[in-house]
Amino acid sequence: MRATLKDVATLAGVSEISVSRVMRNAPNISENLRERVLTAANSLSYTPNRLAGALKNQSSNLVAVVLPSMSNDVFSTVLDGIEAVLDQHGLNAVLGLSEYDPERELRVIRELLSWSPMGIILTGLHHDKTIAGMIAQLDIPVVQIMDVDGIPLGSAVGMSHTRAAGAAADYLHGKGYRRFGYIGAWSERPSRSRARRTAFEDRINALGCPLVAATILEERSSALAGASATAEMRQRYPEIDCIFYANDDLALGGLFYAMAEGINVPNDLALMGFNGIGIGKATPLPLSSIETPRYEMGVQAADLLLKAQSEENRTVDLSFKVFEGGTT
Amino acid sequence: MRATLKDVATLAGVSEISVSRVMRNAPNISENLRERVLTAANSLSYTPNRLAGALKNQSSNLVAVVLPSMSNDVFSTVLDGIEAVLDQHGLNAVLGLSEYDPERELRVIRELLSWSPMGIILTGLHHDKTIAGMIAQLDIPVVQIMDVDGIPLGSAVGMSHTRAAGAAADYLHGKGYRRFGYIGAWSERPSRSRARRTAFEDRINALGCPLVAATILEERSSALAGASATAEMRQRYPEIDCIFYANDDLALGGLFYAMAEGINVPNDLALMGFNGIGIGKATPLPLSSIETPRYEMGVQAADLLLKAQSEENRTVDLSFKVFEGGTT
DNA sequence: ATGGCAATTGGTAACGTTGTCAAACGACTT
DNA sequence: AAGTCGTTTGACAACGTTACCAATTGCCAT
Repeated sequence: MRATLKDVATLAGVSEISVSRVMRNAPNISENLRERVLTAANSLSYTPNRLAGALKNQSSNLVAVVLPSMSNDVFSTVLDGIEAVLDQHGLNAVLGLSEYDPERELRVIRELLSWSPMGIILTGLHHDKTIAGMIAQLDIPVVQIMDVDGIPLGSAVGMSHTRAAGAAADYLHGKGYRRFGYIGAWSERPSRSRARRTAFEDRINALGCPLVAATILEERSSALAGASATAEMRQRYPEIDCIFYANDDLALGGLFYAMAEGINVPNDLALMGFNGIGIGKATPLPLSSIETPRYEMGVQAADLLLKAQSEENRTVDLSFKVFEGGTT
Repeated sequence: MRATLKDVATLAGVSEISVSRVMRNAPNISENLRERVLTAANSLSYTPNRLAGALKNQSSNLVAVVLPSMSNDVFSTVLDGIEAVLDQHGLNAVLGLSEYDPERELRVIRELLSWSPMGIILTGLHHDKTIAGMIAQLDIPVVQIMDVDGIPLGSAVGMSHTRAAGAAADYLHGKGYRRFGYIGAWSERPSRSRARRTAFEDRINALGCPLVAATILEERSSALAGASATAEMRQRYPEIDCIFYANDDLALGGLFYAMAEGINVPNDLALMGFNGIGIGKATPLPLSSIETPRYEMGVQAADLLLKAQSEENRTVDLSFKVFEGGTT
């Protein structure tokens, strides 16, 4: 059914290997041959079978991409960046989602590696010990994204969540807030959000303002969850003058709650999110947040993967930025 | 470097084919053999090479997924649904993004098909004519998502954007609005948004209320873009009493603008979005919108792909729902 | 003319897996 | 004891491609 090299070769009256060479734009091909092969290939609408090519070559142009979830805007944006670069180089991403489950992550990585990808992109720096070995067997580059606070398997692109949380603490303290609350969700899956919380706590402790209260919801982050958690926290701890959220979704929920209740933001209650998503810039009071380079992270990850074949491993620490909106 | 069937076979003192059978849980394997093979495989940390397997089998467990973009929350949610099902069946998604460019879509599809996927998921019903032929050559199932207003190549899962827009028009007219504006963006890439606009126009025309003004921005949808477009429209056409937006991002921008300006929503200006995203439910005035089954669409698409091998093609028309918030 | 060199083409053998067939082995029936 | 059957194992040949060598050609300098 599907045309193969052989079909094209017989139709064009040349050898299979010549067809192969034409299809791959190999050097030293006469114009005559190239033309005959190309017309034959077109008339059969031949598509090379990359399974065979990759098997023979011992390496594919697939890139394994393992992310925790797609329902988080952060990772879809990262993926967008990854794809932008891969596409330019004719590479294809095979996607795997861990859903924050280490076991599933291990299984998914094993599956993806069985396709002999030319490289692999992982999320975070903490993985099952066996993973390093599996990747080493294939001898392909690894890039770990999101985090740089730790020891990567190969290259890494991300940002220091510890420093970002510290910067938030410094900024908020500098603005005069003293009685802090913290709201997280999804039981702090992404370990990075836990890292941020502890770094935030450490910093405000150091500044002499211990955290008044922290709420870690079990449900996933959402604006609604953020609103109700904020309501509850405010009721139980009315003295809190500033809440730091694990992400902008939660923070926006807090902001909307405050608006609905007529709470004076930021005077009675200041709010700070994390990520700097677009919607936060459009609210009547723009949401203060830490802007993170999510798209850029994807771009750099893919770039690093391509370069890793020649150069040595690198860690790229992308910078974050404190965005001062109207909520602080 | 990487262990193969042969390595495992020699270590275990059996034939390659026996190892293959054990790895695939074939029937009629003695407990003795199975055990010897498994320990050998483990000690070499053997991973089957699916390239070889798929080549031999003429079919892989890859599924090609072609979406327009990842920076749109709609598609990442769909992808989440797709992945949920694929994962359960041990299938892997190879992802391709068209970025709304038909040429790029064609190229991406060609690339993905060269991996002999066991099926392919496409976005929308309108594709280059050559695509049908390419897919037919592989004789694999196709599922087209998002839309059902047209003739699918194989199966389809989606919703009628025409009817959804009509329902929005009916609902808004029923609420007493008469002077409508429309705001879209990204030059109406997703042709579905154009379909919605024309269907909306047709319906309100039929109801005797021609559209007062329509703005189609060139830039991508964002809350900020929605805010400024709303500001402009309101200045030039103060008589408009209701704006229908191409999506919730734009609509939220409109809502935030109205809140900032102290415009009385919905009395002075009513707003209606499209998609029913989470944040719209948490705003002080919840955003009226059309809820679309995005995750479910992904789930059903993957399901259909799996079933398509046995059953005939089907078109699944998922229903939308008018969500009445406080903005209408 | 002859040798040498570059450009162009082809033959063969893999890559690692699995389907097809056949063989070996018991266990049982007659 | 011979035949039958079912289970378990193995040999071999593919799948479609490409790396590695050869072979052919034309062209130039000697």
